[in-house]
Amino acid sequence: MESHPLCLDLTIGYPKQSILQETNSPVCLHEELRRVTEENVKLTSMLATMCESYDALRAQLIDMIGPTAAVASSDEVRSGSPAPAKRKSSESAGDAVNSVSTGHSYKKVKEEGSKPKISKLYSRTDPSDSGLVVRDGYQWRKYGQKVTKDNPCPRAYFRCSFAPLCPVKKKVQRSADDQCVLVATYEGEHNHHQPSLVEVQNAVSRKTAVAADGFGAARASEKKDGGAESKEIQQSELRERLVKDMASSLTKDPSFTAVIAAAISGRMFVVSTAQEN
DNA sequence: CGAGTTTGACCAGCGC
DNA sequence: GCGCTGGTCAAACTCG
Repeated sequence: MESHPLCLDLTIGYPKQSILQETNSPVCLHEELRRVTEENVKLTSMLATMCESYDALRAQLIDMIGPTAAVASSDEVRSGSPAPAKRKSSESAGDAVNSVSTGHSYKKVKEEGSKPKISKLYSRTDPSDSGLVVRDGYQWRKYGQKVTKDNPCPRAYFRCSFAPLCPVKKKVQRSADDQCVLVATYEGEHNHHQPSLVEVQNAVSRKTAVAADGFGAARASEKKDGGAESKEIQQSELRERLVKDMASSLTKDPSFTAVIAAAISGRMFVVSTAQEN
């Protein structure tokens, strides 16, 4: 498949001398503010373009896979089977709206009254790659695998293992139509922020965590030095906090994080992200 | 040795 | 009630 319009060009980013540049005088600050405003306008324009691309792609997808699946790919629904022709005949279009790929498994959740947020992520893989791994920035623990009726490829079940009480589950299965495509179905919402690469590595390896602690301790000792460097340190901390706040506000949006994950991998694309109240 | 994966068994919901 | 199916559990196993 060709590169997807949703895949952001992450090399665009900020100019090297932008927000992180040293600013000592009010004139410099004013200049900095002007530059950041300009960047903001540019980014807004890029976002608009990206949204247009998304709409165009979604329209194409709807054309390709027909009206039933088109419902499944809209933003208002939770999910649907990627192969609607294989759905049980007893399922109406309305049922499809409330079902995960095979329908009745969703009923228990419906009865409980709280509908978890469900989204799907389609990821293209190497034909030679037989694994069921979708890299999306979170850390998952596999707890089961099953061969389902409508697809000869096994379905793998994952739980989010980054936070102990995170309720999010993920099902990964190769598409019955195109076995190069992995379909990841996410159920629920993470009760924690999206882990950074470092955090994932820390969770995977205790050694990495120890190294990170050592780095933190080194920085703490640096703070104690004080003197002429204190102002620089304060500015550095201010910048750090600003970046963290920006990152935090962006990563709170699951759609955004999914798109970023797709962009990073360069091979994924979100087909539907369903938001339910 | 601890964490993650595999895989057969078990359970619950659904249709007949 | 029975069989089918998807989802989950848990013991055994693997790996670093």
